[in-house]
This record gives sequence, C-alpha cells and structure tokens, in this order.
Amino acid sequence: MSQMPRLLLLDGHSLAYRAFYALPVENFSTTTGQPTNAVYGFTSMLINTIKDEQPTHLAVAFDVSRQSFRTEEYPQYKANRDKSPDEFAGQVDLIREVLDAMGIPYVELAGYEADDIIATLAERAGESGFETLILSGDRDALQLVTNDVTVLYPRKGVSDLARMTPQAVLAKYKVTPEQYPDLAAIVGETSDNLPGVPGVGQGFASKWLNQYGTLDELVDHCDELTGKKGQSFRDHVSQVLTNRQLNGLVRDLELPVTVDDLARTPFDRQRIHEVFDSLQFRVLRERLFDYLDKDVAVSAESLEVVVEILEPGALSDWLADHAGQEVALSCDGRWGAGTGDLHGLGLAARDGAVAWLDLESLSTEDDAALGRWLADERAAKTLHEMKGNLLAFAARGYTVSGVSMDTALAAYLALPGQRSFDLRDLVARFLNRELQAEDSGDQLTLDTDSSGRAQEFGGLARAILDLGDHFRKLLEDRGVLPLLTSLEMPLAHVLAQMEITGICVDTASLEELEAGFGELVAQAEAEAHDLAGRPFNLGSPKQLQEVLFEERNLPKTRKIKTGYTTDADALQKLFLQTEDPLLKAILAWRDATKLRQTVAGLLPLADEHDRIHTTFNQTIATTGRLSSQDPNLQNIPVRTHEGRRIRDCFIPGPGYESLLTADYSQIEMRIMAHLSEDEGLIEAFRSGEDLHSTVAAKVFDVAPGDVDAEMRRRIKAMSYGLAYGLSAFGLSSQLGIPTDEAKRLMDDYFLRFGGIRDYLADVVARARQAGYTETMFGRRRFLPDLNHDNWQRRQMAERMALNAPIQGSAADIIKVAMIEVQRAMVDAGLRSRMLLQVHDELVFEVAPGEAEPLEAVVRTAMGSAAELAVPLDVSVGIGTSWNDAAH
DNA sequence: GTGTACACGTA
DNA sequence: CGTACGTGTACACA
Repeated sequence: MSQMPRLLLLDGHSLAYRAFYALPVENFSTTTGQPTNAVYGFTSMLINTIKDEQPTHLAVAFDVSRQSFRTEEYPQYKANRDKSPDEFAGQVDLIREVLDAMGIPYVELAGYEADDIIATLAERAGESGFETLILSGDRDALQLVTNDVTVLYPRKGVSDLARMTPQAVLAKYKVTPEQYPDLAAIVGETSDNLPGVPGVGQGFASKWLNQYGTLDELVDHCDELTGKKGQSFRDHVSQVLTNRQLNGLVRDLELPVTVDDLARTPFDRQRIHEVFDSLQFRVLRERLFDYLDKDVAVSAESLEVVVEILEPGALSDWLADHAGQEVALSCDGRWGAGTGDLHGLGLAARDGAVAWLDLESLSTEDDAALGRWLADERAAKTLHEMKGNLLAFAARGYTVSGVSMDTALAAYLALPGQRSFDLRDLVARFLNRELQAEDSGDQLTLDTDSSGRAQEFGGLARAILDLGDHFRKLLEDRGVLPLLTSLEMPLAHVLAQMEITGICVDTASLEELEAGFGELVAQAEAEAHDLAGRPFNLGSPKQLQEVLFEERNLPKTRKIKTGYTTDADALQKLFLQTEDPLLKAILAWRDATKLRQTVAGLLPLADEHDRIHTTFNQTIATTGRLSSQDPNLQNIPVRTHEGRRIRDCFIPGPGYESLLTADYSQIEMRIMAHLSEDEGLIEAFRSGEDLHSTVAAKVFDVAPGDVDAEMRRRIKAMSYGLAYGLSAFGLSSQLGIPTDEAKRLMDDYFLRFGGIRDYLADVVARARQAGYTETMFGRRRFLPDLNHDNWQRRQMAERMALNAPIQGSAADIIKVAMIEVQRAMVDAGLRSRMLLQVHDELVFEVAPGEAEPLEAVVRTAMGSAAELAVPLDVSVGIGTSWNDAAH
C-alpha cells in the first residue's frame, strides 16, 4: 500500500518574522553585510521539517502586501505594526531565491493573507485524502487543526516546534480548534491590533465557550454572564464580533495551483549551491546535502549497472577486450600525506562494460598486466581526483600515464567557486543520477563485502566515465579544455611527485625552537598577568577586551561583531597612543604563541625520514591558486627574524647538498602591466630600475634620485592595493593618512598611469556583462554579485573581479612553469627534486653537483612560462636551508 | 561534539 | 571600506 500523501504548507512571512527576531542579525550576515538571519531561520526550519516529516507535497504561502480584504473591512487591522526594520527588507526576496533553487512552489494572492491560502489548500488536501502539516508562526492557523491537519508552531527560536493536534490545542487553550477563533476574538490578538474584552483572559473566555459551545450562542446568552467580566463582555460585543469576522480564515479561494501541483520535485543541486554560496550558508548546505544524499527517493533515478567481478587471472583478457577504449577507474582506497593504499578498482569501459578488480587477490600475471596498462600512455584513463589516485597507485608501486580526464579537475574549471567536488554531488547535479550511498566499509562480512564493493565502485566508475564526457563537452564549448588537459592534469602529476617526496626538516632544531618559543610565551604571559593585576586567558579576545577596555579604560578600537578588535594592528596603535606596557606584553605573547604553534604543528607530521608531506589542494582556490594543508607549508613565517628561524629548519635531506628557491619578482604588477598595456608601467619594468621608486618618481614628478622612503612606501602600497580593488578609504587607513590625501595620491597615480585605471574599469565592466572574469589563460571566475541589488555585495564582487584575473594569471603562469621545470629536469637527467610551491616561489632540493644546471633549467622554464609585454624576472637563491636559500 | 568568530601566518 | 588561502584557540550551541 502506498503511503498517505502528506502536504506541508509554510507561512512564509510569519516564519521569516519569527526567525528575524529569534536570531541576532549580527551573527547572521554575509561578509558583505547582507543580513540573512530571517532567511537562515526560515531555511533551517524548512529543511528540518522536510527531514522530519517527509512530506510528499510542499508549498510556501506569502502575503502579497499589507493590504487585504481585512484591512479594507477594518483599517486598524495590523495597523500597530511598525514598518519592517531595514535589515528585514529584502530577506523575503532571498527566501524566494532559496525556494526557487529548491524547486518549492510558493503561492500568493492579492487581497488575501498567507493564512487564507494555507486554509484553502489544507481544505482541498483534506478532500483528496491528504494528511496536512502547517508550519506557521501565526496562531490563527490553529483553527485549521483537525485529525488530519496538524499545525507546527515555533515555540521558541527556530528549532523548537510545538505539534498542535486537536488534543494539544485543547490542552493548551481549553477549547477545540473550531472554537479557537472564538476564543481569540474574545481575548484579542495584539499582533493583529485586535483588542480583546478588557478584563477577560483565556481562562474565562474558554469557560464561557465551553458553557455555550459557540461564540454565537455566547453572544445570544450574554445577559446571563455575571460580574464585571460579564458586563465588560456585553460592552464589547461588537468588537468581539468584528474580531471574529477578521480572524476567520478563508477556505475557498480561487488559487492558480492545485494540491497535485505541489508534489515535490528533485532539487536543483547546482542552484542550491549557488544560492547557499551567495548567502554563505555553510552549515545549512551541509545539512541539506547530507539529507539529500540519504534521500534517494525524491531525487533522481538510479542507473542499474551490471558489474563483472574479475576473478584472479581474468584482468589481462578484460583489458585486451577493451583495448583502445577509454576506461574510467574508481579507486577503493585512501590517500594523503604523500602516500596511500588501494584495495580494489572499479573499471568502466566505453562499450558499457563495468568490472571490479580486487587488488588483494591479484595473480602475478594480473599485477603485471595492470602495471603495463596503467603505465601505457596510449591507454586512456578517466579518473576522479587523479592526484590522490596517483599517490595510492604509487604506494603500490604503479606508475600511471595516459590520464585523459579528471572529473574533479574538470568540475573545478567549470565551477571554480565550488568548495567540494564530491563525486556523488556531481553525478546528481550533472547526470541527474543517484549513486548508491557510501559503504560504511568495516562492518561488512567478507562475502557481501566483495559484491557490495564491486557494485559500489563499478557504479562509481561508470559515473566517472559519463561525467567525464559531460565535462569534456562543457569545457570544449567554453574553449577551456586545454586548461584541463595541458595545465591542471599534467600539474597533478608534478604535485603528486612533490607530495610523495616531501621536504626534510631538522627535527632536533624544531624541538629546540618549540621549547624556546615556549619560554617566550611563558615570560610574556607572566608579565601580562602581572601588569593586568590578575591572571586571564590571553588567548581569549573576549577576556582581552575586558582587561583592556573595561578594567584599563583604554580607548576603543575598531568595532567588530563581538565588541572591539584586539588585533595586532589595533594594539600597536593603542600602544602608540597610551604607551601601556601591557599592550607590548600581549603582542609579544601573540607573536611567540603563533611561532610555537607553527612549530608544534610541523613536528608530529614529520615521517620516519624527517620529511613532511603536505597536501596541495588543486581545486580549492577560486582564482586558480593552489593551497597547502596538513601542514600548510605556504604560510611558514618569513617576515621576522624569529620566524625565519623556522625556515632554517627546512633543510636538504640525506644525499642532497642544498635547497634552491626561485621566485618571480613582482609577478602581479607585471601581469597588470601586461594586461593594462600601460606604457608608463611597462617602461618602468623595462628600465630594470627599482619598480616602486620608478613609479614614485613619475607620480610625484621628481627625479628618480629624489624619491624618499615615504614616497616609495606609499606608492608600493598603492600599487599592490590596486590589484586588490583598494579604495581611497582603504589606502588612507593602510598608510595612516587622511582620506582626501589618499584620494589625491590615487588621482596623481592615475594621472601618470591612466592605462591602469582604464584597464581596471574595463575589467569590472566586462565581467558585469559576461558574468565572469578571465585570466590570461582563459580560467574563469563567476561573479553574479556584480549585478546584485545590495551595494556591499556589489562592491565585494567588484574587488574580486579586479583581483581574479591578476592573481589567477599569476597562478596559471607558475603552473605552466612547474610543468616545464619538471619536464626540463627529466630531460636534463637531473636528480634534483621540486619540493614546494608558494604561489610565486618554487623550492627545490639540489642533488650533488647540480646547483648550476638546475638553476639554469629553472630560470629558463620559469622565465619563459608566459610571453608578457614585460620580462618575467626570476630570482634564485641557494643555501643550506629554506631560509638560507632566500635571496 | 560541532560550528562560528577571531586572530594571524603566507602570497 | 584590499584579494586568496589554512590553522589554532575560545566560546556558544547542542
């Protein structure tokens, strides 16, 4: 028997209002300042209720405006309501965006309130044998409660819903749901500006109603009511009857939809991602997709895949049978920190054949066949997250060539703003296909294990193959397929090798450093406690605020969500103002703590050869940069002397003589010169003189020799700021000068470098038109917010648009360089190894006697990675440590 | 336990 | 009110 259909109806406005007042707006805003507390609360309630109640049909009702037949009849209706606060305005539209993305219909009708629509739909649903749930923050909905209609009423906040059945209504109000509007008419409803009978509360009202049954009967017999309350009722009968007329919901509206139209449809995952991205709903997104992944029924169809389990000895024939076909591989295993492990492989061939290979029971012959096939560059392979797979294959002794598609890298190029490229998500979004939920793995018995895994990974392999076809076409249409095949995929091989190699650290020195920093921490802490007159937790910004701004009454700093900032910049300024020695102690503690943390984070990650294997993430940064994690080796301190002591602990490993670092100097400014074609800036670079001094001389109109340190400093800040979308206000606060002076500086700058101004303006204009920016290599970044109604959102998007082509082109260039360097090193037969990339810098471990040839190879490859209007300047240093190799 | 805010390191 | 990241701690929620 099929389950009873279940309709969920939501009152959009009342719930948004509830959420708005329940959640503090300062905790629920995007980084661009758009308040989202009402949207968040509403969406949270929506998702929870869908999850908990599993409705088969679903709709949201909205009020069109304040005007309705009720205000026509009774102008005071809801007239006590203040104008919605500014923070609320616009959030209802955002809710509609969420609903559109989730494919949930919303219904509105001029002249009527959401409640009337809900009442009508509930009525129709009841006639069709539905069970109905009404999620509403308006008590008027209680009159709709029956055995088949339940109201979910937010009791407190947005997570605690009262389940109002007939029994619950009776228990709470001592009247039946049908009597509830009679009761409400007597006691009044403040929020609707409907006054009740003075002196009569719920207690007496329910008593009378139970005595006479209905309000009409009660009015007919009102002479029988005794006492002051009875008199009061008689005096206000007409108000009560007006109330009753207004609070009765209309149940027979002509609506543009039928209940059947409200059947749930599959969610549009891509749109949900986009909308939740723009609202910065990380938690909700995860909650929703977690649920979606488990909820196969409402989403998409699943594809039956017949998986052939390859018995020992069968691989060779299978591969021969599918020779010349593209084959997708799904790897059952784990990888990370430069290594990995593999248990089995799902294989899906172009002709539709799907197989499962258990790597634990390979025959010698299988093993050899697999090795040959994996290494065969003519045997095309499609993978998902190839770099991880490469680590796992390498750990088993296989080398892999002939990767023709990586669906994760392809998805990243297609949707660079996405933070995760989970295969199941991608398959659901792009193929509209549900994959079997992930196996929990360890609890299964052996025989179900093998067929279960075969089914799971066979299905995955098939999905990877199909997804690859999808993305190949998508990227081809956009003309960016070469970014995948000639840049990201070759780079993945380079990165895998770097991760496998790792970098050697001097653990003994690191331990000494940790102890030394620990002493500094303890000293600074003792001093700070002493100066403060009491112990407190220096690591707590909250307690720090208490000490500084309450106990010591120091001047207030820049405001933040939780009070006033205590960041290093602000404390430094405070010290200049007040010379309070506590500030120095706090700053010293912060410095020492940070350094100790950095060291402490590195030590446990060193392997038995004292090498640290970071993971380079290739699909995280929206601009195309890499990122590094576990540990992050792209933010090892370098600016202070103490920090450089950490870099001194990164050393060549046994059998290597030194480390070599090579970095691009001012690559972002050079890209700006190239893209803007600004003659002045190009000339400044071609002169080979100090860039910032040269630019400063032009801006301040002085001889190059007359540029002083302050002039250079300001111009340097301005130049770099430009690539980030700096404003006059930002420049002024950065330089500590008045805004008008900063404005003048910018004007003078653009007077001499008008090409830059024109370029920057053009970038934004084009991006606004196209919806995305592009790097020199065609890598896109999508910025829908460039056309957002909200000024802050728009401004933020504009800064991103200014920066993305510059940062992204630099990322593209060094990626090209890495591939070229690696290739050239192999060609030259060098044993030296590439270890790290830090955005504009590469670090190498130099094999004995290879310093000179390596430097030559690196300089050539990096210097020729792109053809710009200005030279690509590379500086190289060699030394006994990462620090020593700096130049 | 889990998520958010803050602070801070790099380019 | 300058972009892009990752990590650690505190703290408030469940």
